[in-house]
Amino acid sequence: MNKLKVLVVDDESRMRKLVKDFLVKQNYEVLEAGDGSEALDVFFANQDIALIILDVMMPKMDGWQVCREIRSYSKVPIIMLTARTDERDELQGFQLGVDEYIAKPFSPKILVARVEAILRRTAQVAEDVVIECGGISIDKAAHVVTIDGKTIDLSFKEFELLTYFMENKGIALSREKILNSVWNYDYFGDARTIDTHVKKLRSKMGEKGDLIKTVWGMGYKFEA
Amino acid sequence: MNKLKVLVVDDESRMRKLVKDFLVKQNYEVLEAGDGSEALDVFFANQDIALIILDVMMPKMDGWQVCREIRSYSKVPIIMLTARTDERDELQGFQLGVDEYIAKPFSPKILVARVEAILRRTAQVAEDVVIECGGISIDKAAHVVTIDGKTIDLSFKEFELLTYFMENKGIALSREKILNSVWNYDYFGDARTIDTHVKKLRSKMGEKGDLIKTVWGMGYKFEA
DNA sequence: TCTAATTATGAAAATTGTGTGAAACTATGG
DNA sequence: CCATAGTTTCACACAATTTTCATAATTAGA
Repeated sequence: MNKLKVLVVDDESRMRKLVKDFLVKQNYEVLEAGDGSEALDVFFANQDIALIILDVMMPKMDGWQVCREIRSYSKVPIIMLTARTDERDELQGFQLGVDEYIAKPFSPKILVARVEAILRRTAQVAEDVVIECGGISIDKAAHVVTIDGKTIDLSFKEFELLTYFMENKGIALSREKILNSVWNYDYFGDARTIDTHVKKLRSKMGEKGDLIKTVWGMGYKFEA
Repeated sequence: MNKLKVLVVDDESRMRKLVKDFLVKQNYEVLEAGDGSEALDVFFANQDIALIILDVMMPKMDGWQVCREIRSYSKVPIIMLTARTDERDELQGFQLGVDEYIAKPFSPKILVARVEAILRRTAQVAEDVVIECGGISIDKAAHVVTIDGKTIDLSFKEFELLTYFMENKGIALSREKILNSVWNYDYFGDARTIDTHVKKLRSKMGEKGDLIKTVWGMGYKFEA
């Protein structure tokens, strides 16, 4: 199977790398560009880019300009990254044919979800909506968790956390890793916050709570 | 980010330069060797070569020979360059563990594309997640140690220590070396502390504890 | 065999990591 | 603005780990 290509345009290489890492993990091929003109070069050199993620704030040529240029040739889906929610910007974006709009800071999960959503709309992306393991099933689409056929009530973070655990079952996850995946990338809070969520998760999961194991001195692990 | 190192081996400097130019443009660091033995020298002098591009036709030691030599020590990806498509050659190549096979003359685009594809493929499987030796297996991802199929419970340091031993099996390790690798480099504690950990490790490992040998006046060694 | 050096061992002390509950803080919808 | 649910912080108790230390056992070499 051919991977879908995503072009990430941002002047900060750190941000590019961050986005890239998550997309690569989801099995996308990621191309990078550090500024507007480079983005155009890369885009026209590759005929099969499936989606573009574009930062608004860039020196030289800003995101809007790049978007305009590309739109005059192509209908490729474009996601805009902006520093904050600004209605005027958003309006301008949709007029230019921006498909989505993500405000920084965003959680990598959100980003990936949006990318998948758009690509599903335009192209075909296989999606595993349901994760099942050890009597626990997660319906990502419905945002519902079922244990032994019984629905349990989880908060947003609890849901995200359990999903992350189950998507990485059998793998010991450090607190840092968990923070970087389930929380926003710029979250610098207390890692102990994870403990609290794990506690609540375990208690809501009843017996099955034992499936979330503590890896002493390291973090946690889900194991059926 | 560090550039990935690619070693280009060809007796024709013109060809080396050609390949090098394209890879440098793609932000790789390129090392060169003009014949087989030089290639081996360069390879072993650099511990972090990410990929080797190897011409088959070379005087003295040909590409197959070089490939064999390197394969006996390393799984580094190898791309072979041959003068024409020759099925016999291709067969031999894959038996030797060649990752790709490019027929001359090739377009530089093809070359670069193959290089990227391979590095992307291997980068994801980069880390050896499971180490196995003498009935002991370490799953670094899950942070789990199994002896003869049975999981044993190790603390964080014990796990690190055993991993270090097994990654250096057959090598006598001084206490200083162990401290520098398993502990932080700025650890100034008692080197005797290692003894204690070795003791606990040995006892937790049961019979297999004997595999950690004492090297008198020096340190320890793992040997299966 | 004897000695000096080195390593093994067990137990106590020091350190570090985790579970937990409560309180503070945030966001959201009336 | 309040009420509510969700999220984060914090501190304390407790548990597990790591380190230290004194003593016993072993080794190498004279």
